[in-house]
Amino acid sequence: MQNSFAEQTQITVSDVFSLDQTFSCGQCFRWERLAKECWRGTAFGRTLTLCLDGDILRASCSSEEFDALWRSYLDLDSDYAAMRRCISVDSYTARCAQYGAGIRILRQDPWETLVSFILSQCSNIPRIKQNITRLCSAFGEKIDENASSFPGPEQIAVLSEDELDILRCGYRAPYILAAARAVSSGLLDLEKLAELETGQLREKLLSLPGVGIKVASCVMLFGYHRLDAFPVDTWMRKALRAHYEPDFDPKAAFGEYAGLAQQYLFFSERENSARKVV
DNA sequence: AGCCAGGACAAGT
DNA sequence: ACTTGTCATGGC
Repeated sequence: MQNSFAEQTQITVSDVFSLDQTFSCGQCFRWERLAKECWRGTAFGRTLTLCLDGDILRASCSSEEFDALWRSYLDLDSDYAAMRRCISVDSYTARCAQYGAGIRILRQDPWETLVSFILSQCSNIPRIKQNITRLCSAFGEKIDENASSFPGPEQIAVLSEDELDILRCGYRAPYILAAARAVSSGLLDLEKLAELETGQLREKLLSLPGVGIKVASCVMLFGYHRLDAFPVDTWMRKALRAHYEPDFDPKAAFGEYAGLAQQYLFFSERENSARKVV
């Protein structure tokens, strides 16, 4: 399969790394599993195939593109072993961190992250993926046979609510439109938000209709790489209820990498609800 | 078949 | 400050 790549780059990764864990831990919606540790996905208007064999990562792109785009996207240069030590403040978190040690917090595009998690509210991952696939194929730019780019705010801002009916995203459609119009009009500059301190960033995101504390936290964590953001959803409530005292304050306990702890707990909770492992 | 989902929001206590 | 009903759709 590797030989069919027009271009290919090979990287040796340090520390534990897993494409399966990274792409199936609920942070992203546009990657599909081709085989064990082999995934194809779309981001930044480009498609990429990644295969991991031991500590050798093969990517279907030039080394220039990999260094310019994907190395950062995959967050390959952060010291996750050190971060895991910081958040392993109790035996349960330590176990989850070890179990999900191959997870990386992707550095995703803020706009795509914002729209994706607006769509995520009161939904489930298969349907979120379906909504996003429809959004991209209807309004994005065609990249190849079976992939389209994620449509930018200006491409969505000109649409009517009726035109978004094909997404089948229900009451979330006006939220998507409002976000697109806020960004494309310049009212909200997503690039500038990256410079804001966490509290101000949160306020800006919360100012959008359809964005509450949970969605804002996901956008901060996955779109702005604010590793202290700690999204609490139904899965997290369940995990916290099962393993911690009612007054447990995760942000205080886990500190600056609370969001990473959240991903480990979320991943374990979801994996184990399907199949008892930890 | 029916419950509820990686919620948000307004309206009611 | 908490609780509740509602929103549109579909996965399981």
